[in-house]
Amino acid sequence: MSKQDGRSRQVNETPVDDTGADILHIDMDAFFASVELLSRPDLRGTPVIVGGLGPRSVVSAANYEARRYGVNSAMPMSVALRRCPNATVLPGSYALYQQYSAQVMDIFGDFTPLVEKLSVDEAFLDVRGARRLHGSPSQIATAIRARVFAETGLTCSVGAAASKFVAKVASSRSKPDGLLVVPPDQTLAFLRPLPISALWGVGPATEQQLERLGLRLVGDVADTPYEALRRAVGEALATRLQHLANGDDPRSVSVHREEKSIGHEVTFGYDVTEDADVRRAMLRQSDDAAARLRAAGLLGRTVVLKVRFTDFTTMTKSRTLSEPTNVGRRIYEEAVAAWEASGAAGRRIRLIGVRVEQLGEGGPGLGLWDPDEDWRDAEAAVDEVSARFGRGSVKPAALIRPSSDR
DNA sequence: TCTGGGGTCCTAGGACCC
DNA sequence: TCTGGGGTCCTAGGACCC
Repeated sequence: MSKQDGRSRQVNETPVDDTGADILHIDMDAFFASVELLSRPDLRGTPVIVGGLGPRSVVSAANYEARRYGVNSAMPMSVALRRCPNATVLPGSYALYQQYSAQVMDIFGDFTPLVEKLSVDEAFLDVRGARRLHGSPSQIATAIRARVFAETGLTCSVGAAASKFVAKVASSRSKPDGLLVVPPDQTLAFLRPLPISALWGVGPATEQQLERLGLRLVGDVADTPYEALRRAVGEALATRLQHLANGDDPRSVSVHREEKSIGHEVTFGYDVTEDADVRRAMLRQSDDAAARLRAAGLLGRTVVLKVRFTDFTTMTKSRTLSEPTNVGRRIYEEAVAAWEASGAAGRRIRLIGVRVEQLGEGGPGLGLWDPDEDWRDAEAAVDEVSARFGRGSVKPAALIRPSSDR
């Protein structure tokens, strides 16, 4: 593994013709952990895990030293530490990750305006129009990797292919700190021997369904009659998988994506049975969602309450409003109504969440709304909770004064 | 071993309309 | 008297992705 040597590592063993491999997928390597190591060089070469320390925390990110012990993202921290007791656990600095994310996205933007940010640490680039200015896809990928490392000290991996899906698979197979080009005419040869779990949309459940049909490899899915596939996994997924397995992915790189929902959820450190605790969480989540709606100039029409019980079973209750809203108080009212209708009161609650869907343009928009509205929403709701459960049932922690930069 | 938080997309059933 | 089919909206639940 050539890490941090500042040189480009091309995974292809021989030079390849990258003509037509104009879609790049760029993925930062162990992003959160790598950012942490920038300020903790003393930890380089040792296992590092980013994640919470609470009883129900999970791993947000692990560097490659920790992964060697079988530590992976989304794994319960308790399991991770059993596997790798020597790991250093860091709490995570999410604002800092956002800063580095913006910095590398800016670098991508210097090579092409067609950048689709997929998440904080990965993006698709369409470099078809960049050839004259910046060279072939592999030259561009190499230049980007060098610049990202020079300017941030972080490494990334790049896949180059004729489509998004193949580029993404290629980047994952070049990790860490690599570049893999899949020439268009080698797409099928590249895809067919891969396990079905490499297909976008195949997780544990679908993998089982497909294995029941005797399918193990991407090539098997490509060769299976559509009807058999449809019966196993449903119409939409069958169609998508068959196309992907044949290297057929017409989705273009899209710079702008519309938000479809905004929400917040929390898993309590310990199960909660007190109604006031649940309402406090719903209140904060409603206000936070409303503030984000207003900041984005959006209104929402459906409020969804999510409740997870101690046994991990999960319930959702949704209510559609006659008039869309971006007011925390209004969202909270619906969440409470859903809560009261749910019959969940008194049970052991593990998680509570409030989400707003069916978003549309509207509302006062940025700059026109009164930031103190959050505060009034909160006060009114707290009064209501106090009236029902007695003064003092609402702890000051519920009263989060809205900050101007939300 | 015991499961985060941010999301997206799909399915299926029932209501309602034409 | 009994019954079609398509479209849209709403709700609940689940799979999946990072």
